[in-house]
Amino acid sequence: MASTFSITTAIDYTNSAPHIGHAYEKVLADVLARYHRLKGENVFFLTGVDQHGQKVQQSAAREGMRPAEFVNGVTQKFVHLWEKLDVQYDEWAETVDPLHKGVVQGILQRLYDEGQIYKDKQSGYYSVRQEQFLTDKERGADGEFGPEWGQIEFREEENYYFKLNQHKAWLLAYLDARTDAVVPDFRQTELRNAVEKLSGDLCISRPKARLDWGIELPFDSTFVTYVWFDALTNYISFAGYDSNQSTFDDQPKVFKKRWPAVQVIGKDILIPAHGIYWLIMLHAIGFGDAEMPQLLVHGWWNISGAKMSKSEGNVVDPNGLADKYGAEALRYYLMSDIATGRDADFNEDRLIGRYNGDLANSFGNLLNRSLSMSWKYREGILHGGGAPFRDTEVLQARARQLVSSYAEQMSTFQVQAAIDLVVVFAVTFNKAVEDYAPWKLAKDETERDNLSAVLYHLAESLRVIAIVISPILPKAAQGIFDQLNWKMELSGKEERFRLSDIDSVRLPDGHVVGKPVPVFPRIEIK
RNA sequence: CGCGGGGUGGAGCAGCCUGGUAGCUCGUCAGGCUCAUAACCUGAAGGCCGUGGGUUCAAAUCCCACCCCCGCAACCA
Repeated sequence: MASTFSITTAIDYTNSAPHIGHAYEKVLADVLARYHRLKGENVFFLTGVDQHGQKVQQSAAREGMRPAEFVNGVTQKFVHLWEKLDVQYDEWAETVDPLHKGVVQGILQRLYDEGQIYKDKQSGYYSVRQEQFLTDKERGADGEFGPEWGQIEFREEENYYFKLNQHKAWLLAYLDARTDAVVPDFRQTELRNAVEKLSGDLCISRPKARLDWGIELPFDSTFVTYVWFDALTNYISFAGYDSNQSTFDDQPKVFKKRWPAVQVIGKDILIPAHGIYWLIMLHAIGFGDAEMPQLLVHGWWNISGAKMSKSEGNVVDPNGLADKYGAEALRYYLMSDIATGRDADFNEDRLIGRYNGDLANSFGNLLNRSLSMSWKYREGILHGGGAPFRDTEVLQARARQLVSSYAEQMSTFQVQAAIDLVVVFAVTFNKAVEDYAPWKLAKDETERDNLSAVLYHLAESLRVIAIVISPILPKAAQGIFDQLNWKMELSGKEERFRLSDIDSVRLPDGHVVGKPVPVFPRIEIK
């Protein structure tokens, strides 16, 4: 069992620039990774890019570039976006990496030696334009191949195949035994149904004459391996997997710590890629059921109810949004306005509404009014050790309650639900301000201790909010801590936040808070 | 045909697995407060939880049937 919380994302294809969906997936993984760091766990977060293949080769040719050169350019776009969005990964996967190639070839050689890979001849109708063999699925209602396939010719081609089908029974048994192999559960049902229908083996090669931008088969240099063994393998090759060791137990310690992982993927690549091919590949190279990754399948951001697609020209650019509203606003929207596993509609007005309503009005205003009153009535000094306050226990219990519910939601990947809890927490403290009415207490000298206590608990609520919101809004959380003037020695560092501190490390008596400055200035709609 | 998802007050959603006063955000209307980022708080209006059956003392929640919407070629999370 992994002693590290390990999380991966799909690696993005370096054929075109990142869109909002890429950003969503990486931010989701980043938030989950940060949450586990917040709990004090070791975390290994792997993401990266898939750089080989036909489309890249074609796009590069179109631009008059070498594939390696072309791929570098697009890769940089992804790297810069993750930097901009504060996606903090521990390892970066690039499939052109020689280390990765070595692992891929090691695995292929081993499976070949074990007789799990064989050569066969395929013949059938081939689309020259799409550069692929066509099956009956591609036939239209009239039984003919449509014009979208261009010129069709009959072709014979030799390729290598992986004996996928012989592992079908195992996969079914595995899915039956482990109910949370795939999250959400309806995706597991979908996968189970698809596995039932599985037949045939998996073509894993392309002749170099057709495709040479890939990893050469170790046992036949006239072929490269097709996407499956190339791309999927990144999850282990960049986590320290050693293809020379045939059992999981013999793997390097570092790898065993990092595996199995939670693998965040989109709903489009569950079937067949991850749910079938990947799990079977792992099984075939000796991973046991307990070493199977958990697949976390997220939904899509649609545009006005329609699927986002390049051909529709309705692709949303995360870079522009981050520039316009800030990375934190974008992260917050992507995490708060979609239920993990479901689809949602992307809407810029909702982004603004979420930001203004939750961040500016609830969190921001609470911070601002609390600090403002501390300065106005107590010269910024907190009094935590004064006379007993009647509601201390109640207010502190709220924070404990928040953390336990929050942890429950985060551990089941329900980031949106966790965020809602934090918002509700802020709302209850905004209500508390009204109930205690510090401005009234300030006018009554006999309420002196009570006013001090109220101001103290308000500052405390903000400390709590900063901690729990830090996985989603790392920068803003730092901003709140800075304004509370809290733990300056760790300023800017993630270790500044610990979930366990919530009920144990409180703001000390006599602590002086900072001056209030809006952390979330409202977005004014022009 | 088949495989999934969805149908909950004006909008967007949660709840459904583990039946028991229908909840959240936004919006609307009325009021309050003044510490605060024209922010905050209170109250109200508004839903026969797609339709029809069934199980049950009790169903948004379980079962059956039906209707409507979306996805399942490619780009692609």
